[in-house]
Amino acid sequence: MKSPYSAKIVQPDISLSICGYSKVLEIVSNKWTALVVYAMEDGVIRYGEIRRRIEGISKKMLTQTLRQLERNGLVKRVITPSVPPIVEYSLTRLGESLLGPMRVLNQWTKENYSLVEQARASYDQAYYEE
Amino acid sequence: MKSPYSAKIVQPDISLSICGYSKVLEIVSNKWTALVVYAMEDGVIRYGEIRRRIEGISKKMLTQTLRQLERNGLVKRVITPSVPPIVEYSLTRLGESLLGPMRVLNQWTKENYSLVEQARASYDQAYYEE
DNA sequence: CCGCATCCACTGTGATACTG
DNA sequence: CAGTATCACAGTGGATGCGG
Repeated sequence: MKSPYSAKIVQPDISLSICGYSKVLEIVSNKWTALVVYAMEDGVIRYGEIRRRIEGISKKMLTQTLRQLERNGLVKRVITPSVPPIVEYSLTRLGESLLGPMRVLNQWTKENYSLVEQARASYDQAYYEE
Repeated sequence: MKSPYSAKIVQPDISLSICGYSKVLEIVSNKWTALVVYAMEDGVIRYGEIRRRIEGISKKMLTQTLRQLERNGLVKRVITPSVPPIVEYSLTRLGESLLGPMRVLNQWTKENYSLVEQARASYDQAYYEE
């Protein structure tokens, strides 16, 4: 016989590998990924230019981030083997399709982030001062 | 005199602390956060029940995740000091306001994740086999 | 110009055991 | 029931220097 609590459980489980929330986040939630996507919103852009536009990103992390995005099919890389070489990046169609959802998140931030900061301040005050 | 490239730069820089994309992700991009929010979508829920619903989460991580959400003002915690104690969690209004954007992401996943998986497969094949 | 390799510090995560 | 404490470990991020 089951306990009264188990009867309340509608869905038996939520799994990391199944939840859609988690799957997108797995793709865009690295430290620099969102910024790199943001830098490519306007169209084709060169490696060095991305680097200049994003404050504080190292070559290593930029390369790593771009490779991941490329692997996930969100970014296209075109190499012109001149000397010195030219490497241009742009969003694929799939990458562009992510811009809509990203902008929705961005909008949420604009409207609500100050509330988050307030909440943090009052939480911290309650626990570390008083 | 400026180089021809620098003239292309519309926005001088993109910063982690300013970009809205990054700020939301900072809030929801931990491993379990999205799943916990998802578990609370239906309303008030007890600690133990969340734990039963999410596959593989440890007590430590659940507590840590809930505390962060609470600190950010997305989750409310109500303790009934009986023996044994009852602790109920629910989304705040602010937390609920995040559900819309999250569902948009979820929808994107449903429609596009298979493309991501395809891209990964062909990328990996190109680099590790051939 | 673009990127890789190496080394190191740090943090997020997990396993386990204990408590009011 | 709902946590806290401790330890161990893997992955991520950063600094630097080399290479095509």
